[in-house]
Amino acid sequence: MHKGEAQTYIVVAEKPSVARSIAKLLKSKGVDAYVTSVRGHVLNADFPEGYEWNSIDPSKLFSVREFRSIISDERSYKELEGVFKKDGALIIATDNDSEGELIGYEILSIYRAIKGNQAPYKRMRFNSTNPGELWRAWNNLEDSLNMNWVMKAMLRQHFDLVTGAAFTRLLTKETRKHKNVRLISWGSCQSPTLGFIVKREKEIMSFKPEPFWYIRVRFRTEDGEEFEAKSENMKDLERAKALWKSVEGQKTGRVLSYDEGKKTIRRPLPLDTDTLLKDLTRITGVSAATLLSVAEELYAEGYCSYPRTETNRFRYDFDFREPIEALVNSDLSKLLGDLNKVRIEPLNGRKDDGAHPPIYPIKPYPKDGSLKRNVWEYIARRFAANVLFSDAELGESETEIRVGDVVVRASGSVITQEGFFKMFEYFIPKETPIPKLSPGDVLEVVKSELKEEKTRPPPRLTEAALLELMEKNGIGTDATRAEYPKIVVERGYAVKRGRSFYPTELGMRLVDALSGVDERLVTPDTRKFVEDFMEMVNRGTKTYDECLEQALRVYEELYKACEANIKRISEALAGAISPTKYKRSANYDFQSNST
DNA sequence: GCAAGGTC
Repeated sequence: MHKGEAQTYIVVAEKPSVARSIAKLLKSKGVDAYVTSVRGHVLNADFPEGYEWNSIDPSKLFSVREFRSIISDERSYKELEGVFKKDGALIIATDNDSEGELIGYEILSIYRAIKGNQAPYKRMRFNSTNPGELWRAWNNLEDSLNMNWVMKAMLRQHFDLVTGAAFTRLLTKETRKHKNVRLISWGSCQSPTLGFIVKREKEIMSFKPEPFWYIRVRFRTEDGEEFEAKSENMKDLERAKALWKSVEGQKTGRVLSYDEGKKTIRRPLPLDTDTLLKDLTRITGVSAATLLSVAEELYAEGYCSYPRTETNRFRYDFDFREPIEALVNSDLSKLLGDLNKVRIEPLNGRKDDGAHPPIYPIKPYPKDGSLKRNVWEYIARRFAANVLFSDAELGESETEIRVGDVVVRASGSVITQEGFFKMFEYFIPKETPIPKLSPGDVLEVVKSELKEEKTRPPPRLTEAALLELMEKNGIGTDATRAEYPKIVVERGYAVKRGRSFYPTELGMRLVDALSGVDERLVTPDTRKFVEDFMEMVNRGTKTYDECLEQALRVYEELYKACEANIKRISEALAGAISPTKYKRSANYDFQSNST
């Protein structure tokens, strides 16, 4: 084909980076196509006219079955309109997951509004952006979108919108009758996130510390090495005292057993988003939401690969040259050793989201002490540790020693093979050496004592712990999960002090009120509930219409139960609101530690 | 102004 002539294909990807990969591939194969992309969703669902905040009672939202499409990304929409005025058949090249399918459907609807309802299109379905995979997909274009996937994602969209808006409007409007408040919200992800924080706080509040006792002995070997050993914990003070009597004043102990073993610590797996956020929030103390946006900047500027991925394995055809070169050209290169002697052998995990590879470095980021550098360095070190380093090894030892009538135990652990810790210097286990002993050895007692301690409540949730809970309970996705801890802080339901989350009075009362109506409103059950329906739509065992109907009927009942108690609930919520609290916006990452 | 999901 010649320049200026009509082009045959218009390929639309989900994001610019994928469009670039496809364009490069097609060009190399001599295929003439116009390749462009949107940036995620272009359209969003909203209620039809007449269902605005002040137009109707929120309960009416449960009977909405026809939703309005609104443009959520004006720029992408306009670009598509322009592109679709050209000649050429549409190829939908969005990600291979149900949200990608829905985005594809949005693209198709814009296309057909311009080209007519019968305008031809194809679906290009690929599981990675490697040239080989893209070429395979290009030669196996599918005739249509997977409508089960589209409807599955749409069910999620509509259920979350109706329930979220209904409860949020009810709670906000009713509380405003007592106090001026910006927003009191409920949602299938944010509410269980807050639920986790409140649940932990209640465990701490109701925790009754119980005393326990143990005997601690400090020994010295013939070589003059000292170490400590402890008896089991005892809840019974009388028993502890009796045993202590047999130990008190003893000058020696006798070694009953001494065993050594080895423990392998596997090198880290290829990096997915959840792991990146959990680890970095522990390393830096910065919020997951901020960290993800920093990772996105690194990606946008070409320092690392796409940072939103659930994949923790490298495909067989992954090209390791680029990331390794990034390492070689960086200040980390001195840790690499002689690369000619190193095997390229990643330790793979089992997850593959079918759209993106694990996160890896692409080019060096300068050592400037910034947060961005910390994030890049973590990505780079993790990649190197996974691909170029060996497992580490701990030497572990255990001994039992008799003193009087008591057996005390000590265990030691030392790093015997540094392995990947040379590169990945995070979370290195503490070494607790104990001397080498033999059964029958007699040890000098340097000091012995009967100690009292109290059981301690569980700690408050850190962001890493919260993300872990969300992940385990199916709250949010890898791309959205970081948002919810941020939301519960911004809405005034919780505060982050140091690295821990504390519910506010409002947060506590909100969870109390909702769980008083039904536990499902503050547990992961809502998410599970809607996802079971989504799965039915996916499999085709039930239609979208049936599922939306049934799911909303259940939540309409919960809404009514909430409404029946709304006077008491709204008074309780209003009672927790002090006007000043809402003036300052909670700055998530720079909370003072001193309140 | 509401949710959660994409992505910038």
